Amino acid sequence: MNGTDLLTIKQFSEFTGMKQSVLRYYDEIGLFAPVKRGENGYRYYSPQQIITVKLINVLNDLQTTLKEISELESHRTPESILDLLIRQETKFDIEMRRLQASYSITHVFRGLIQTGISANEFEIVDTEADEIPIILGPVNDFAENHVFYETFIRFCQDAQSSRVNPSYPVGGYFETIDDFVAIPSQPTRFFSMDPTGHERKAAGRQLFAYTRGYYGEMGDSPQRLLAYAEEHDLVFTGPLYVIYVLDEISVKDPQQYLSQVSVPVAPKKKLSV
Amino acid sequence: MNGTDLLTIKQFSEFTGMKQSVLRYYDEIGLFAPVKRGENGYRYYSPQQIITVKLINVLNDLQTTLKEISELESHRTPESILDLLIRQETKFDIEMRRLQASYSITHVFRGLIQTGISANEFEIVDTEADEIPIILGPVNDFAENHVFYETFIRFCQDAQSSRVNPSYPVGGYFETIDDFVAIPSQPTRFFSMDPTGHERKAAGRQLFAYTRGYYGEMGDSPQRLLAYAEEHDLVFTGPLYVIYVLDEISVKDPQQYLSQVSVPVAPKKKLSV
DNA sequence: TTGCTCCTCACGTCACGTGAGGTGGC
DNA sequence: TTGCTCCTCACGTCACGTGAGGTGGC
Repeated sequence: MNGTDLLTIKQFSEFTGMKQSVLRYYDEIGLFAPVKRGENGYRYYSPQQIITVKLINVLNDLQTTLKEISELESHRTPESILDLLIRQETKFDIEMRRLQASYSITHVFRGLIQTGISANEFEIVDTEADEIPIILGPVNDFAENHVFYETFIRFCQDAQSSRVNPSYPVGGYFETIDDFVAIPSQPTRFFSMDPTGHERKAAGRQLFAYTRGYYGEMGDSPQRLLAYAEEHDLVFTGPLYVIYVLDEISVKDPQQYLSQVSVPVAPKKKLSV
Repeated sequence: MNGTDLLTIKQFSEFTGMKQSVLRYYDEIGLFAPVKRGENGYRYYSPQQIITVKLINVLNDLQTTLKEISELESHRTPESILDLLIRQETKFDIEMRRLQASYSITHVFRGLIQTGISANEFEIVDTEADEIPIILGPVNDFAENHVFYETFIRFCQDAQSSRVNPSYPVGGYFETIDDFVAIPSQPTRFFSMDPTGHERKAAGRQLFAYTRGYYGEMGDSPQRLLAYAEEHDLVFTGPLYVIYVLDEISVKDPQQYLSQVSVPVAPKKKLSV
């Protein structure tokens, strides 16, 4: 074993991809020291240490503090390290699930915004739509001046107690279009656009209407929907959904929020009698 | 909209799972402020903000600094947020792959240590073994006093240039058992226990021998293997692999490192002539 | 002498955590 | 009065990053 077998901090840094400052810091806190120090104080690392430090990186990845790692290293036994690795594997499992969930959250928001950007605000869109998984909240109680907010809070509370995370966009659900036309700001229920939900917004032919404005301001959407149905001999065949495709997430001015109303329709049957 | 529609910091903290100190900090740096302040300075949050702050958490997850998030929030447009979300999705992809890789690193180390803990040091184990994916390094050059270390370094360099990450345990490969018996500390090649490798340590009947001692110290393993084969009328049918099931990762005293030697065997054929 | 690498030491930073000391409504 | 929640302010901390100023081998 002579000098040429060992790596300078620069070489070691290049092999491992770790910054020199990190290596010096790990040395300083006693987590990971070079095998040798030159008379001039230079740090020299052995090639085997590449694998050791890589494992430290792996452990450091998941909420294991450097302190914990160095404590474990300082009185390590095969059993204690094995235990650590097994715990680490379950941490990876949990983290993968969490990432998956985060991914689907961004994905849902992305879908909404894309819809919002390409939406035609002034026309009714009449098209086939896919089904969407959702979670329906309880029936809202707007009696005694219970306002939007309070029922919304209750929805969130309910979602929490039922182990549903209220991270996904929330929309309004109206049992019938008549409920919507009557009071567009008071949905029968709220629903969460949670893709793991077991309920479904049904697929099929639907009318879509868009309106600019703050939460609950539906503009002339109700009238436009009714007018379109009348004009094209359509009847409404199911519940109506309101979602905000552009909201405070992506827009600063509340007047520019964009809501989407969708409701299933079918051709009106000629009277057979 | 009256006071009861809004949430105190405690309530908001419970809904979102975020600590009060974090909420105050986000307010302080201008990232995320409550919708209202009481005359006494109390913070009041609206229920909608639950979803906003959840999205901030999601963005914050992956190397997006709070500064970047607040800059983006302060002049957000649907297009810029959409762009951010799309970039975030690719970040998730990369992170998932990284996690998967980390998982498999811990898994390989875990397997080694488990083998090491339950290994019988004093007996030859004669059993069927599964195949193991590996990456073989180039043929080592021990001429001109090229020592273990230098060839090991070259293996790492080669691994890097061939886009293989040298994070997995490395072992020694001997073309024949004769090479091993001759100089047990000079493997023909090194190999990495990379589970994504396209080469294979073959499955089949194998002899396993274990030895305590520092890297390259093989003790009487060679003799024990030869004796066992002789005694049971076996011939060696393939290359020999040396791995350290217990090394500096899990053991402090180098004298307690545990190496595993494995080599395929078959019954000696009776001469048919 | 010039460039290159290495060193230590001190200070900065990012995203919080943790009291200390005080207010305000039931 | 007693708890309870809320506030600000100051300081600590974890895992580094960033110079400044100096050394040492070709």
